[in-house]
Amino acid sequence: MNLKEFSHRIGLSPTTVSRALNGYPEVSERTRRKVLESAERLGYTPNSRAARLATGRAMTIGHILPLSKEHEMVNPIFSDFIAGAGEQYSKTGYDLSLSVVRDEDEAEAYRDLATRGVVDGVVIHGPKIEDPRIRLLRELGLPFVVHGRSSRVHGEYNWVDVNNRRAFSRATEFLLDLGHRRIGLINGLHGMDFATRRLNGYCDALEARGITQDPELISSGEMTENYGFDTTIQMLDSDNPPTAILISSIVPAMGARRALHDLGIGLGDEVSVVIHDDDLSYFRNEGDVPIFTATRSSVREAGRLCADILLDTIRGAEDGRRHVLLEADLTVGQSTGPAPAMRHLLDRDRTETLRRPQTLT
Amino acid sequence: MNLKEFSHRIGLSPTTVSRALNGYPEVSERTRRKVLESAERLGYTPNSRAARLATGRAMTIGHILPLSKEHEMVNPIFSDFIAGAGEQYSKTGYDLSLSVVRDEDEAEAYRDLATRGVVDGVVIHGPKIEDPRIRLLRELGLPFVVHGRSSRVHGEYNWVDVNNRRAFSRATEFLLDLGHRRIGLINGLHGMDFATRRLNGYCDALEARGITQDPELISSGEMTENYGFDTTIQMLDSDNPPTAILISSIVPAMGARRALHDLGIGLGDEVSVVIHDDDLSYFRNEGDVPIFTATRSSVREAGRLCADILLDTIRGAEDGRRHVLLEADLTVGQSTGPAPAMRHLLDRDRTETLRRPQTLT
DNA sequence: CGTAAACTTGAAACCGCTTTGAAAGATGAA
DNA sequence: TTCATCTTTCAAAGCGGTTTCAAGTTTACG
Repeated sequence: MNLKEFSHRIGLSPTTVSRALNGYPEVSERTRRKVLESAERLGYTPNSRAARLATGRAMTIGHILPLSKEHEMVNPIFSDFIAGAGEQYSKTGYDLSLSVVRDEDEAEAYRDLATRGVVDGVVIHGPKIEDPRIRLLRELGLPFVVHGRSSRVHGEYNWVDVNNRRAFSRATEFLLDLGHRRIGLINGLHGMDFATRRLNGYCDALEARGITQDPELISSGEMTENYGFDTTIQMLDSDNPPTAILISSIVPAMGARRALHDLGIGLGDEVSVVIHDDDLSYFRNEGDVPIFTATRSSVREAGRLCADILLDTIRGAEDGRRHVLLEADLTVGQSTGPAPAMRHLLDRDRTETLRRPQTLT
Repeated sequence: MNLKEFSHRIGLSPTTVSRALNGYPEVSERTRRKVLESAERLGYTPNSRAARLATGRAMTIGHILPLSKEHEMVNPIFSDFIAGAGEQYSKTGYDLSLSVVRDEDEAEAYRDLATRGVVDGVVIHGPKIEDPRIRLLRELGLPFVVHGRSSRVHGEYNWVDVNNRRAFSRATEFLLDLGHRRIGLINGLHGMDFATRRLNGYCDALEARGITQDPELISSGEMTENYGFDTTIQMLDSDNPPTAILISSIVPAMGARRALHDLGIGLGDEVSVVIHDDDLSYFRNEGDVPIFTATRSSVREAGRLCADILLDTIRGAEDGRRHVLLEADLTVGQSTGPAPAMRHLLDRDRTETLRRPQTLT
């Protein structure tokens, strides 16, 4: 049933019905009640396609899910983020449009969404350093919010980010305080803004203690379980292996755990691990004492915040740009402990000679 | 720029332009080329909102992502499925609309999508036994495809499913052939159709060898890492623990691996594990010899197939219902081995007495 | 009671595209 | 050349809402 028929049936004009249904004040309470009740009874729901054309609003937020070229992989945090954002959209009557595109087609996809007018705003996922999407969206005049930030981009824009630098310097300090001196970093893909900030935090902390970073202890890659495994094996298999490792996500941490197990190295005693925990719903790092010592920040909450900010912007909230910086506090779990007195794990002879610098520092 | 202005500028009527752009045959090649070229040059793109109203087609497929009541969890296979389906949508010019709703609001959400006319069809995720959504969508007259199947639902409908029963009976047989007699099953949530079929397959195989199932060895739950951990501990901590475990997904398998490690039980020698592997992009069970012995079926491929079937249906493909049953073949990995001669893992005395029945069978 | 102000309601234009039905132009047979 | 046929193009009527502007009703108050 369409508006014309419905309004005719209940003896009112389309105008009045539309107003009643959309909560305009120019309609008396009595009439509104009558309309609402009749709509319910006769099963009338306005056609969104028509409403969208008439209002010029798409009532839809776009998310673009790029498939990484390398592994055609979907970011494992994506679904939790979407869950958070989606909740907010539902509450406010917005729909969520998801476009799955290959990495290289991403810019085109944004342009397309904008010109076709199917979204009122978009969320930028996984920003890189100096991310070109920000400029593009500004040009297109499409409201947006970034989940993360983009270094070296000038001007204000909406974003929600974790204080990655602080989190990782904090985690590194924690390990240093435990006596660790060789600390590995299993980080996200090179060029990703968050990975850079985490690296910076890690370097900050090392530098503050006068420790020079070792390229062999720093690795970047797509955060799969296998990546965590391979990198851990590789690091521990070196001449001068780390006694502690920082891992950017719980997914590669699963691989790291497997690697330690395979090598017969004790997690938390022989090698310590600190992860960044996005609080994924199917990977809760919990318990009386969590499995992993972790800097935690719920990516789902980030999704909620992004949605709120973007909707505010779209609905023409006052000022302009807004942003949120979430702090990720460190929770101590079972995966960390004092640095073994430089007992070398794979090559016991060699380590004896290494003990001295360790105790001296 | 809108159609009116664009067509005016290039000296043609809106009708002709629309036809040229939409590939109708009533327009000469020369004109079409001219239109396409001008559109490119002047940057004209038709407004989808208007096109959708005019054609009555939403050019959008709906997916509803329910948040489980228990843990407000997102199904970990969801993002890979979406990636597969989304690829197909992009290719055919369809959009994907994602609604995040609480479990209990799901029916309402389908109804809403249908009456508002924002989608041309929907995908049903995670069907339960006798799933009410199928009936609902039939009533609403909204085309749909089920990822999975629903037992005890009459009549034909579109679906794409894995042969879960066969996969799990096959996996169970494999373990039986290795001499295992006490085989645990860490399954999906009770009531889920796939979980039921897997249970049936498992029971079939046991029964065929005259082994009675033990309720203590069968568990159902939401497939989180922690669920896998807890259940494994619980099973192995019993008087009569299993020597092998079947696990419905790689996510709880991570937890099972952790449990085995914590208990100091060797995976593949002391306890064998077979998983069902959905081939998630961030959890590749690969290598020369895969980590886990597994029945594998790509959920991403299932997403592609679902999309294809649904789009065919929507575009009024001939006959009617279509379905695909995917076989999941068993790949032997490192996580399985011959049953230990009933060496009890936690209670060595007790097991000695158990050895006999084992060798007799 | 009369009139201004405040409420309610409605007619019609509009959103930007698709599509029907008709006309104009091109082609070809008679 | 004429008329029939085919091809190409167009004017106008939708699609189903929203919103402007005007008109009809009440209410308020002198």
